Amino acid sequence: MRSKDVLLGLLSLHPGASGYQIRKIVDSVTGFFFSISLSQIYPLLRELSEDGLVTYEVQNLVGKQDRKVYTITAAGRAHLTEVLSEPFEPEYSLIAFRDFLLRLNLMAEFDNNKLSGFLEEAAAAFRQHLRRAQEEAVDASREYLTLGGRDQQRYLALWQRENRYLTADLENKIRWIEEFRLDLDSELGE
Amino acid sequence: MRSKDVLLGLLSLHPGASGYQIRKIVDSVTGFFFSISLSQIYPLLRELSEDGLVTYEVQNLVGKQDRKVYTITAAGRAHLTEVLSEPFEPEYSLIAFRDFLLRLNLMAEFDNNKLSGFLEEAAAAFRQHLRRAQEEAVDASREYLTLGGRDQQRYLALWQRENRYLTADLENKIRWIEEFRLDLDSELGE
DNA sequence: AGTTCCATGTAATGTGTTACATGATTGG
DNA sequence: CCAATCATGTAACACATTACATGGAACT
Repeated sequence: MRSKDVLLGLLSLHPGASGYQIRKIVDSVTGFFFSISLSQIYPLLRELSEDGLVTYEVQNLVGKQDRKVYTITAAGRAHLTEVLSEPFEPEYSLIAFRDFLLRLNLMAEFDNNKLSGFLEEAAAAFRQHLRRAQEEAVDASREYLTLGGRDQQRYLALWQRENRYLTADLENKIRWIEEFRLDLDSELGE
Repeated sequence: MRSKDVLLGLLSLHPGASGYQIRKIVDSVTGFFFSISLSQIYPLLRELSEDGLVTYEVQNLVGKQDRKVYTITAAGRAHLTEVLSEPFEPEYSLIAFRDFLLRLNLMAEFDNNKLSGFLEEAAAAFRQHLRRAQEEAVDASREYLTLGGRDQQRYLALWQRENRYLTADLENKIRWIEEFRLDLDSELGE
């Protein structure tokens, strides 16, 4: 997900926020898996308004500098829905889960049905990652030894240990997603 | 860790590799937590040789295009050791663990003592992350409701569920690091 | 005959960080 | 009085991706 779309999503959840406020929200709420600096926020907000996805209003605060507060437009909402409805096809990477969490975070407005679909899609993607990690665990050991290199045994032992973590981690992720999916209706009312 | 230093580390583990071969190694071995494209590799290798950290030799292969094979120099080894010995101070972020895995992967040449020190340092860092995540779980719920915004309850439920995952995940990571540290001597001989 | 692999690189573009620039208000 | 917070923005730099460019060998 592009930062621009994330900002749009945050504005959808927090209408009437300024650039400065957006950063505060990011720092306190999504900071662990998504961060952005002010010098990136301001140009992106300008672009969003140029694209007609948001509008802004200048607030003249007494004794303070003017503040621009942004609101998502109908076009913005349509665009956001489109982006969040795109198929979730994460590349084979540790940070794929970061994208998943970020996207899920912005989907609060979606109904449980759509949320469930997204979770199912994500679980499928990570199951595929798991299969690949397991395959690589088998043949990369062989492969590595043929490539040669210093400290082969040590490196291989390290790599295998890391790989065992990564597969267990993927299993955890998949389990979490599936459990969340089952708990959706009881935890997120209606 | 900068990509340039990662390449240096990979050349240390795989002496006599070419740019193309480096990519193959990255794809098959570190791909899940570190990836790099060829158009980034070639300029970086040139820089490394300009810095005197690696040397290269041109191999004239019959019927094939020349191949440049790179070898780390003494200066390169010194630099690598320096970089890998720097204190591990990851920022509060989901991808901090990626940096940890990457660095650990390149430390195969270090002895168990140094490895153990690094693992301890990393565990401490992630324990700090865990404390912070737990604190935020408590007061971000409050804070969020004051910020206002649409679909508050839904968003909050989502956020809390994600936060529970993140803290459990950090606990897993810390446990894995500590277990690995205990198993070091039995698993990575001498 | 066409695609993939080997092998090297440059150019253009996109994205993100750090530094710079300004200025009032609030709290210690 | 000094630091932090609020508030907006630009400029320079660093880093990464995608597209472009070339060409032989091997496989299908």
